[in-house]
Amino acid sequence: MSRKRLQRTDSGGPPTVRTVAAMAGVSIASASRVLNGHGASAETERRVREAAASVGYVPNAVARSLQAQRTDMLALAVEDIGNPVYVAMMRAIEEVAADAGYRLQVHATGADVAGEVELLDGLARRYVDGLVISPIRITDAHLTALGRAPTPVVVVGSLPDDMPATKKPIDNVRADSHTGVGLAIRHLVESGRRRIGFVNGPLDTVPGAARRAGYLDALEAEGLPFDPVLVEPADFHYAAGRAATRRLLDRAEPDAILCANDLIAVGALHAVLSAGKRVGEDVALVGMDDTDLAEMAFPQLSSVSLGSAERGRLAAELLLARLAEPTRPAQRVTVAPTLVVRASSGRTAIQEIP
Amino acid sequence: MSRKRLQRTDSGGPPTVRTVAAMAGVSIASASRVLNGHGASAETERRVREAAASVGYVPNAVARSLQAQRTDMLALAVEDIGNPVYVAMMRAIEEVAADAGYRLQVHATGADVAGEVELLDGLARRYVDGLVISPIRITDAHLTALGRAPTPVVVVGSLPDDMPATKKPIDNVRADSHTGVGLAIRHLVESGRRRIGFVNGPLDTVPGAARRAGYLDALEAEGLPFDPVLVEPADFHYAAGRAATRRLLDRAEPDAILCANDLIAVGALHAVLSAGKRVGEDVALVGMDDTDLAEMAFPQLSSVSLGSAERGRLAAELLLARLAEPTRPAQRVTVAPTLVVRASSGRTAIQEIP
DNA sequence: ACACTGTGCGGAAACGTTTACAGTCCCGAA
DNA sequence: TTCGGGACTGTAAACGTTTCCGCACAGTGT
Repeated sequence: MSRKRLQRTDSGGPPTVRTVAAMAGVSIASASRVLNGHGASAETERRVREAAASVGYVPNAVARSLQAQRTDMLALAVEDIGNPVYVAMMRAIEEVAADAGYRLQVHATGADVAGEVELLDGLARRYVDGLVISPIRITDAHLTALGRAPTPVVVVGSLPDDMPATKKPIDNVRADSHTGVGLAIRHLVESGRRRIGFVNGPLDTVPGAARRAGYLDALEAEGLPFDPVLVEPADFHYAAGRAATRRLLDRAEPDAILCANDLIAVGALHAVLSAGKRVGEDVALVGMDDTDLAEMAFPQLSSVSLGSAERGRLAAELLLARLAEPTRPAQRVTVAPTLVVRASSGRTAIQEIP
Repeated sequence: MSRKRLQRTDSGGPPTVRTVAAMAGVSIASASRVLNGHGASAETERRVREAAASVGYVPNAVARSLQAQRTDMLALAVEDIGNPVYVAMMRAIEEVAADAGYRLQVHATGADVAGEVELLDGLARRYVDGLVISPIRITDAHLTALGRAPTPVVVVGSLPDDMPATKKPIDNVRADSHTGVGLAIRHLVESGRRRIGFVNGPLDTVPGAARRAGYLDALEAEGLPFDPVLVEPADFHYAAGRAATRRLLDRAEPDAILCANDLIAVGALHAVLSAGKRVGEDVALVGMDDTDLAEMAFPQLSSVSLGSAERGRLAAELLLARLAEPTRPAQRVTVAPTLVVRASSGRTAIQEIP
């Protein structure tokens, strides 16, 4: 005989639905139906369940995914999964995802544009059902890659208003750094500060640019002159923040410093203390992001909360909603900033535990 | 005709290898071979590549996984993916995994035993190729679940020495809290401290128990008496650490406090300062884990590094090695602790940036 | 007695790959 | 001329599910 039609026997390896079916003396279809809770006669049900239990059957998720065309997995891509802001975001996303029965995959992009684009294009491999990405810079390459992504993507961070007339709706969660900076500046001004320094991150990043614009506008709103000598560039990390602040202190005589994130602010705090000045008195300090660091610093750090956890939660929920209803119109939600005043710009040396 | 043998046409959806093959006028086998770099004639190669490019073909990873019986994905399960210790670990693991072409999936277990066991059993679903898990408590349920896990698992944290004669080798990466505590105590004693308090985490956790044992043994080694009044239980978080330290200060007169992790230590730092005492002079403070927090605290915090990042890196490497060679003998590696002395137990108020 | 409906079941297709196997073709050697 | 072998190619099986469809059978109403 030319056709050697060999009966699939699945000896060896882990039990499959076919093992269970054979043992129960029913067809694969029936076994599958029972296992998925679709109808079957009481007798069939009993035999299949018994067989499944006796061999310790566990369905293969990959095979199921192939058939169902979904993986029940989401991905998160951020520059650095160790940055407290992203940690807060990730934690919120993981929680929402897990509650909805999704697993979360994380990617550290290192702010590499090519890598981020590659990741977006990789979605076509269909290994995840959707992605939350928070690029620190958003380039045209991102936009076109977003446009061709075959899978829902939620962008955390500000997408340009003039998204290229896109077939695909991209949900967007944004912080409002601009307003947040305004809150901080007003607070400082109301506390009697006039020479308000600003240690920012790189201007070519989304948050860096937004925060600078916020600083300029807030000064104007408060009727303060803009003095370039009070502005010091850095990047978003501790060491850079500390070095930049030292330069700033040497050069100008700020009575307050706004820092573009908490890592910078902690660096600034150390620089100010090293210079022999009193934080909160000689120099008021305000950070941004209100990460755990702000509470743990000493003196505790005033900080503008941009709602990282909240943004993560929203991003995850938007993603799930879109998976449930792919054609809904693109959402854009903005999380309102709040100012948390602590000792670094206030009176009490340390706050009591509530 | 009864057999309506309908030719698979794959219209609609994303292009598959079959689309490419049809367009190139070759069989799907040839198309697949070209795309995977196995041999083909120059002409076939050209046509397939052209077809693939023209339809923008991207292979489906799920289907590939089903066939290859591997997903190129690893998982990490820790109690809280926001805890700085685990963040450092996760970052290291993600890096090693990514470099090896694996993706990383994260799970927050909330220290729930049932959840952790469920996760271990879930490995039978074959959705990941391997798992790194760091249970904060290790129960018998864990051990049996580990034994039946069909997929390699690396445990970060101390497995019992008498692992049940198991068919399956479990690799194990451990910190050496015991020695680490010893380093801290010796350092404090050498600095002239005698009444060394201890704020620990829960005793029924692996690290809590190890650190307590280390404390007792270190006192003995240094010839100091054990005074229960100097020991205060807490859990591994900031608020608990702060509250516990306040109680300790009210009750005893410690001239130094060892804290079971950095979160507790920062709480202790705030409690000491609130009590109007000088950290590093009236009371020396040492934390554990040497997370970023230690450097960012003020005064900067001495801390015993237990090598979280290093443990993560090792765990990932062990996992990859086992995937490459499933039958190798079980490895057990221990990371040596180091003490990082900073201002909270030393002289300089703040360390210069190197 | 007959048509009709509904329930349960099994065969087989489908998801998209990779690869074992067997066949075709061509070329050079005997 | 024939044969062996190498290089390519295509058919089909396999990975493990879910589900469509047709069939058998029992029960109900006329």
